[in-house]
Amino acid sequence: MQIAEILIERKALALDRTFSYLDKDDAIKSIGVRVIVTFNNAKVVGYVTNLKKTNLSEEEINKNSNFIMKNIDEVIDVKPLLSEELLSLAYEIKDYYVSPLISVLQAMLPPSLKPKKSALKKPKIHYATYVHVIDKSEDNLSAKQKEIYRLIAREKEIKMRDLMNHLSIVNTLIKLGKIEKFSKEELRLAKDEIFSVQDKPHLLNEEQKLVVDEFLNSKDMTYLLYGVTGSGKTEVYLHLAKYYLDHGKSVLFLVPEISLTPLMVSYFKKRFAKNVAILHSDLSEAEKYDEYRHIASGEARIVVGARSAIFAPLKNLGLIILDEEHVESYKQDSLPFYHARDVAIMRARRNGAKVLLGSATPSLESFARAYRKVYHLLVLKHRINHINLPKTTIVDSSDPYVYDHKSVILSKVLRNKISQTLARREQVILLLNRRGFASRIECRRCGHVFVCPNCHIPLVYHTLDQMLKCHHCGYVEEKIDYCPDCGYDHLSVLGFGTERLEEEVKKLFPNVRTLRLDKDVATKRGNVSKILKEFFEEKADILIGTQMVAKGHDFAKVTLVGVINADIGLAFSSYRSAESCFELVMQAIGRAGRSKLSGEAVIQTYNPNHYAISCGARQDYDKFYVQEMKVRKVMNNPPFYFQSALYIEMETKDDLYSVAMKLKEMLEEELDAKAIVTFDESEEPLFINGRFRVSLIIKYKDFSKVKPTLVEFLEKLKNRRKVVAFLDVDAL
DNA sequence: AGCACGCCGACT
DNA sequence: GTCGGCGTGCTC
Repeated sequence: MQIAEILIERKALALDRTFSYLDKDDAIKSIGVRVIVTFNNAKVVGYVTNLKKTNLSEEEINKNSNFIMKNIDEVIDVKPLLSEELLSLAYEIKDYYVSPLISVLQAMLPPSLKPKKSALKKPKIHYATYVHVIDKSEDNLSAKQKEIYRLIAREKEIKMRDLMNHLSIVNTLIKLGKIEKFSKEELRLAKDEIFSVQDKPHLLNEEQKLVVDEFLNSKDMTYLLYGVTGSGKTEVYLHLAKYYLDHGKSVLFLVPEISLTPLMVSYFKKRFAKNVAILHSDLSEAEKYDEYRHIASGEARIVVGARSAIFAPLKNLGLIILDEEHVESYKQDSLPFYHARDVAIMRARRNGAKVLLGSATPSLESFARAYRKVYHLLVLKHRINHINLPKTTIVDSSDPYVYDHKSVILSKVLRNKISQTLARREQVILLLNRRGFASRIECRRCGHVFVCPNCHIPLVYHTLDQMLKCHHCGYVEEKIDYCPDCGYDHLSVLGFGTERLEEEVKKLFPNVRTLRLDKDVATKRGNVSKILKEFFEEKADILIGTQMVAKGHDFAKVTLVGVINADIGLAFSSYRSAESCFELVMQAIGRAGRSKLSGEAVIQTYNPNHYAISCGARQDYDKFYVQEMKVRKVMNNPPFYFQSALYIEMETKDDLYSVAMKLKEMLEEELDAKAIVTFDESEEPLFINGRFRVSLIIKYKDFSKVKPTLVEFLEKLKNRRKVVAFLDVDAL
């Protein structure tokens, strides 16, 4: 008999401890496996963290404790789910992010292996039937039979599926006892759209060579590769990956949104073939499961994936690359709120590996760290082959003369340039960072605006399904043609999104072939890479989309990029709004003129003089950095202060503000000037998973000084009803 | 996080 | 006299 310490699947801080269960007949073979247990009258999945053998009887055990220990119901796994390295990493993450351990374990594992009830309908291991030789003698075989027999002998084993043309001969050979069938596990590995990319390594130019050498010859752990758009960061990554693989190490390569970079995947697949495993959200659960086993088995030694791939079970990790290091999606926006960059550094430290962060627009936090030599800075200043950066025109949208009666969306300048580009048979990307058709619908008589009942922000009209949608919480309602307040049947359709832009482009350029790429068309699996591939193969002239079109693509024929509303991000109240706006403009412009053809960009904006726009248009990161750092300094924002958020959630918003206010005061008192706590009462609460959320922002210089107070504070709140509080360490 | 129990108001 | 709302205790 043994006693198992078990973590319960519920991710609440109140349950962030183990519960003891009996394993009467020693069914659990090892820690790190999942079990089903009865917990407070419910069947739940648990994760075994500890096992101890005992000679005591059940009665004796129960006599010695103040509760009746239950027996486990079922054991799910045979082998532990996590390696020792990943398990100890889980404890480090739990500790740093003040999160329930079970939430970390759930974040680390692919859907079908997660320790939670909903994961149990896991995909089965897939078996294929093979044949192999069992009788070494070829006696009594006809020539035809010998031919097949020798083929099988030569190949050692062949899939039955591949022998279908010779089925009767194979069956005869089986009957004769020469060969036999057997089953073998088969991986359903993802088949991506493979782009026709060159598979031979390019020669590195001088600058790239220097960067590679400096990386390999330095002793530092974390590096920031700051390379302008089109400077050939990818080739540097590929060279370094090869170097590490050749030296017996494995490589982890993270990209923000892998479905947006099928081209990158193609490069890696072509160059490293079966050594590559791909992990991302667009895979089916069966595919994820198989890719995961492919990595765990040690066959795949290089993993390309999005945020959660940072937990890929690679052994002998030598190099972790984070491409587009600045992108916010590296931060998980739910428990345990980890940032892949920081987890990468934790993992590298455990493995003696190196981390390479790459970006054309590094986050200010990372650049500041590089500046202070916390990260080792590497620079690529020039575009490959010294192609010029695109010539950029800023259009002031507040000037009525830039538009005419033909369009209120596309300025005259942009329209002319589109015509010229199309005439040269080159391609155009248009970026409009808002989905849907119209951004609000308003009654012409009483001014009623259709808003989300939860979030109180205007609902966006989508023509595709004739629905009004909240882009915040996902609420939808059917579009009606009259005002629900006054009954008037003339409604104004105001503002515009990508759907409307596409319609307008088709109207203005009747024969043009357009493609649209935004979250709405990306819902179908595989759609994104299909659209990108079509555009890559020049089956369309204009690609219209949200920020998705600005992310690291490399289309040789694109020579014009238009940003329709560059300032949309500036309105957000995040401390990163200027930075996001700058990044968007920089990255968008960087899509133009990446080959021999020179590029151009048009930026339409209501804030032509804002430094985020003007620096972005001039591709001047350094100037932006200096300006923005001044703002961050006076606002006490990162990187001058660290900040975390304490989220406070309630089911109704009635006394949410007063509760938040009270908690703010309590927290302030307990922190005793070790941190600044702010609460923005003008902010509308967010509606997330059926609860309303506000956040207290906590700014501090030294996390280790404030963390004990925060942990204690959460401890006090964890058994409160009605109010749910949790911490987002290093909140963005 | 979520089950069960217990207390109160509203109904047949 | 009973159904069912939600506040509270507690989970091996």
